[in-house]
Amino acid sequence: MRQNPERRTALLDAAIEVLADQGARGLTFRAVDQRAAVPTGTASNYFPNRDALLTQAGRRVFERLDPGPEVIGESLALPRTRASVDRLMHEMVGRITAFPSGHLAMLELRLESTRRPELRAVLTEQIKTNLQENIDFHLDTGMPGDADTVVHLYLALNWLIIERLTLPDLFDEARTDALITSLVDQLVPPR
Amino acid sequence: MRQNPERRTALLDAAIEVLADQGARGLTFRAVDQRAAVPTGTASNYFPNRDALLTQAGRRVFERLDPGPEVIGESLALPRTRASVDRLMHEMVGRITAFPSGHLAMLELRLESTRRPELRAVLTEQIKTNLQENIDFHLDTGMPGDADTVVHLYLALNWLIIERLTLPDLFDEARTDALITSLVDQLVPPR
DNA sequence: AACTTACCACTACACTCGGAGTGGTGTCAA
DNA sequence: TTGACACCACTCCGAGTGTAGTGGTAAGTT
Repeated sequence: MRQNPERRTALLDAAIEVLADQGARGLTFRAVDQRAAVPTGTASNYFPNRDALLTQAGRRVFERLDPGPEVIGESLALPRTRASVDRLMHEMVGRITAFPSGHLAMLELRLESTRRPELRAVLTEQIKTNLQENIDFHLDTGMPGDADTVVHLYLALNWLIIERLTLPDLFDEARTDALITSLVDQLVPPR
Repeated sequence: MRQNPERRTALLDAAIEVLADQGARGLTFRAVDQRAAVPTGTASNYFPNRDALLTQAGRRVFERLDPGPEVIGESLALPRTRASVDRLMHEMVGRITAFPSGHLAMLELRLESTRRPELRAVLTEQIKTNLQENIDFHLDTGMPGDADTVVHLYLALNWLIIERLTLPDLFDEARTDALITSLVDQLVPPR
């Protein structure tokens, strides 16, 4: 078992790309090696089996999807209004669609977790935490709306992102933006 | 190319099951044969290649997800109130989660369509039509809310279903029901 | 009633490909 | 010198494809 951490994360990032464009079944050691431009057999040396590769890739996606401190900072500077929420939601959707392989890989992992209880446990845990953090952030900063508001936004926006990533011709970009705004209008109280 | 229609749809239904539990990459002629409990090679005789199998499976999912006339009939009998919408949405989510392989297969197909333009075209078309039908139905029957309302519900409920199907421990059944109701309350005007 | 035709279920097989796993060699640094 | 790692090579195996071939059956034909 090799330990070089940069190489390890490089392999995980490659795994995410592979997940996104070949699907969970396409995630093989070979494919990861190739994607990471690393000699055949390397991934074998870093991960004992596919399961480990899968779950570690799952964690890695979350690391990369995490908004940086600068985004947090900006949010704190905004007034506590619905307009700010609107802006934050646009920012979030933009950030996620800018890293499509991350979200697509997540979806693949979700589907794969249907068959792998261990993976499901990891994902459930991560997403539960993530959602709770969002709720806490929202409430702590005093943005308008309650915990349910955040969950409602989470639900609708996630599917909107899926729609954009998988069937881009259904809603074009302008429509997507309009939908985000109208959703926020409906779901978030004015102040 | 064989033509027996019952056998053909039996194969397609088997394909849906395979999609749901092995993923798009797992959809092979062999797997379909096995699932349909039919001799090896049969699927090969009915579909020229995987692409055809995939797109026809996509159409088949829609056929099976279509609410029967009795559901339509019941809807028409309801008063035009938010409470009725609430009831309809519960019914819909229930109907879809009762056929999990259908929805999971759809998701797999969506992901697969990332790599297959032809499949993407088919899905986009189907879903666009489906959504439009829902909007028309909603408006024609005079239920409260406009076209955007329907789209909003579509977005949020779809993700809620995904959540139920892939990570059932995140929101339990009671929470899911509560979320449907609170979403309807937010998104649909009172009358 | 015998014959022909056409379709289909089912079987078998040859061939390819991709992947797993592992042992071995080279290289660099402590 | 030793240990950790990069890199390479080789073998084994299973899964999948496509298709040719066999047998059965039902419907039409004379």
